[in-house]
Amino acid sequence: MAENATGGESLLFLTDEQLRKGIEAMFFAYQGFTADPDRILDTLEYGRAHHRAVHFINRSPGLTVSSLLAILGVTKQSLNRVLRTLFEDGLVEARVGKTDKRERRLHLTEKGAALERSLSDAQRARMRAAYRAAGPQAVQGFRMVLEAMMDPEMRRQYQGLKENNG
Amino acid sequence: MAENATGGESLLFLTDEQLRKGIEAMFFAYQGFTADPDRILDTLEYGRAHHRAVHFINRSPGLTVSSLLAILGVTKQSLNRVLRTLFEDGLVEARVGKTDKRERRLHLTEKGAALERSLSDAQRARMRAAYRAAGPQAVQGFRMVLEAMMDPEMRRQYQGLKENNG
DNA sequence: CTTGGAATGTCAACAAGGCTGACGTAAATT
DNA sequence: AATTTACGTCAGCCTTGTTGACATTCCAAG
Repeated sequence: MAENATGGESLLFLTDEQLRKGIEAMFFAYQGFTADPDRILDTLEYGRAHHRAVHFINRSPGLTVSSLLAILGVTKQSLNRVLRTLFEDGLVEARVGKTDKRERRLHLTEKGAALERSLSDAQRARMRAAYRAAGPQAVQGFRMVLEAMMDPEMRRQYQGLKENNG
Repeated sequence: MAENATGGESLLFLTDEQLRKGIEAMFFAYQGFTADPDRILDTLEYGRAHHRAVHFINRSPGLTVSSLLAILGVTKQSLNRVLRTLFEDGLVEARVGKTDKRERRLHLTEKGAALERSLSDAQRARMRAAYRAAGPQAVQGFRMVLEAMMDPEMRRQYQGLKENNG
């Protein structure tokens, strides 16, 4: 820690080797990040795409299809395939927009909320363990680097979700 | 680190909301992380799977197929499809193992190395920008959290790559 | 020296989840 | 009245993952 603050060392973190390790860390960590939910989803005949939809609908109840599209960054055809099964299975329901009747505002049913909790419990447990292992200082750095890595459009989406405190 | 020892603050950063923001940060950042290489790959009729193979072959020249399999965490059939096109296109070559002739040790050709550089330049540029924006302190935290998030098996793979200094 | 297992490749079939393109409908906007 | 927006849908394609079965070559151990 101390060496980092001193001028000479401060560029060391931008060496090719450091950058490559960062790239690899992202790769391996993302595997871990998705591993637990994936296992649950497998047993239920769902996939990662369902998880994402359910996550963001839970996060912003009543959001429209086009908002969700913007968040996920996929085509409407792709999203629709997923949403259709979620409707059919009674995990998500769509309510016609009040002011604009073309909109379909998405909500989780109780069943959908239960799945969301199950997935999110697993994922948060891992995140909590990682945070705990690394400490609060590290968590802040983690968030800063990730945020800086996002495309500007996606950063806006990210910051628009609930409190962006922290 | 010091605050971590003190009781009061140490629970604050582990609220559900903090954990959810961390999860979302991973999601959005990973999109950015892959965006630049993906654009290059698209124009060349390759995909993310090719990128990964090329990356790790460059990283550990002469590694065997089974090692690569372990690193990537996919099936041999899946990897083989990718390796075959890389052989055919003259990006990767396999040399029979010296001591164990069953092994095929993988190496990039000059052409393969050129592709690797092109992909890795793009990806490192983004990583560098993010590191620079966040600062050395943050980078260290970033790496610590990611490492703690990995599955143990994958953490071993990660740490086995070149220097694990940092 | 034979035999079992390891390292690798290959064929076939399938699924998830991306994509494009084209078309349709209802509601809002101009 | 005409256009645009929000959404859905059909059809087809691609990449990349999966399982299962089978063949080859070679190392290593009995």
